[in-house]
Amino acid sequence: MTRPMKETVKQLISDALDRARAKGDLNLAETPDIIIEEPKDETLGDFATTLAMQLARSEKKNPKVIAEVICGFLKDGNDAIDSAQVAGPGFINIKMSADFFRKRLREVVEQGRDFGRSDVGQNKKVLVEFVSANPTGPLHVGHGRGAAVGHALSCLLNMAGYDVSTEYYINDVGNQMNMLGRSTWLRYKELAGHKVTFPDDGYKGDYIRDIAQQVIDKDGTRHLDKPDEDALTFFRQFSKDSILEGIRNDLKEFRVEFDRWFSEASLDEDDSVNRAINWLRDKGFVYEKDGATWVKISESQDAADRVIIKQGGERTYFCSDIAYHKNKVDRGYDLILDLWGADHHGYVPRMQSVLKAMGYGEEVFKILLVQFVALKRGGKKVSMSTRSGEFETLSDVVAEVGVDATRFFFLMRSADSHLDFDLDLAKKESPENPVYYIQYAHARICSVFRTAEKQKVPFPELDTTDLSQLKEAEEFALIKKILAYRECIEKSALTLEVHRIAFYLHELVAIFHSYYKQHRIVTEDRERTLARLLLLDCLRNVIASGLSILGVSVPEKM
RNA sequence: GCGCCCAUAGCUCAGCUGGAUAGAGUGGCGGUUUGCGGAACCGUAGGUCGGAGGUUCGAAUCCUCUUGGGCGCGCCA
Repeated sequence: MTRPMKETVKQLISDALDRARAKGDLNLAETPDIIIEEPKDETLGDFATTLAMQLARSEKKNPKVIAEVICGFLKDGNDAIDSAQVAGPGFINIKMSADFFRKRLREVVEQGRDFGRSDVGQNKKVLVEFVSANPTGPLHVGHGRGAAVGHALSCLLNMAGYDVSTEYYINDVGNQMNMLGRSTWLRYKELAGHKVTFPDDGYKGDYIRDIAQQVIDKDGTRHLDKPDEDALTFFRQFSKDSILEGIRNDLKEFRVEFDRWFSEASLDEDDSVNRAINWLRDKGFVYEKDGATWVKISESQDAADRVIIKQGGERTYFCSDIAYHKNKVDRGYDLILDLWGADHHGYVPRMQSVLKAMGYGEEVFKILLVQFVALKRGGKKVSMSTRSGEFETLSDVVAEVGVDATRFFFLMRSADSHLDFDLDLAKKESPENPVYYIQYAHARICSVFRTAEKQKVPFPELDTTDLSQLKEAEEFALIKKILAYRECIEKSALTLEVHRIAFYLHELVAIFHSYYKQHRIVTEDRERTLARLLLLDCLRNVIASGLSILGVSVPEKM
């Protein structure tokens, strides 16, 4: 695994600073943090640093003067750097040599499909919990966004050198399960010809009737003869299993799988809940008041203490959640990530407070909020209420738009910003659709290779390919962008922002399309053809790698 | 009432955690093909970064205030 490109540049500058200090041209009481960025205008150079401006105060010199000094030492006996120039108020623009890029490309070829893989994760154990929708109904598009983001994030972290596990937490305990069972039981009676009064807070969706029908198809009406208690137990279990099955299928269809499905009920079975409460009690976080049991967190981030055991002895949802997270902590993760729907943001401080008590501060326990999705059709927003709108479920949207487009649309925006999902646009198999733009590039490259094969051009091998055949400005632009992939992975992983990958791919592919239009790959010039093919093979690997992280398919033909 | 998120081109959004003349896509307008995939490429128009102060060499980015929108504040889950 090689170092990211900017690290190399940083080292070159650092060396230059050392030489400047040794010669007494700069004081440098402290070694500054060197930040490498890209110049606004590409023609200015490949990299830039504002170092001189940052040093101006401590050196008590004009930034321009400092920049000149650094430039002098930078160019000193160095074949990686072509030029280093001062611009504006004290920017240092650095142009790397053609050989520098060719050497780097060579390394990319050697790494093959592993290029981009990083070790910033230091093999840390990380748990990503996402979706975790209650098993009381089918997944809607909001869950779909969470699924896409969570899954892509785990792939990304894996790529960045983390040891990743994924988990879906099933809230299969409590009132909502009772209500679910009751709702199905009532629909069942209804289907059997009985008159029932359906409660206002029951689950009214059509899927409940479907489940009831399943029971009739399977067992007929024999459950009518059971005592209510027994019937409810049956319907509760059956409904939950049926809905969970549906959720699993929807997710599988959406190419999202989990390492573990964690049942809330299991926390009871192994006494985790009591142990978690006792643990908190030992730490002095628990007290009794008004016949209920409270957890004391008002002094940390949350505004008020919260009830964990109600007057009636029943536990709150929060209580189970504490136990669940205690369980996560006990499993020894270095990093715990929760992806929640944005509507739960009010719940964030109390969970953070508890985790903090368990020794997991904000650096190791992170809650990522995934904002809502607004579906649009014909320029108008589709209502997302449970009763209206045919396209509110994930599976309906996937059926209409396709997995690739759906996933890409969920991932092309930062997760914490509201998303307008334009169904008409996502459905188009045409230029306006950004998914195809990237996939098309991959298919196009594959097509070029097919052409090369037809013309008996051998697959380019590193030993037999002369990379100095790559001379065009567009080729260097492409190489530069390919080389930036590794940094993109690291940056995205560290900031937990998957949408950067989508943007990167779009930019990468744009350079390719432009290059392709201007320069022919397969020509009579065999040497040059091989060099260009090798470049395209690297590009193809990066596109495939990036799309795989996003969970978007990588077509060889379209 | 208190708290969180958002506001950038007609529309949808980026903006690398304070840097150079604020960028893409889409839509508008005008172009590009006897050659590897035109699902592509090139050009052009489009902006008081919601508003007002402040911090400094420098602010879309940080602080305060303000306006408009989304959401949350249960012994619900």
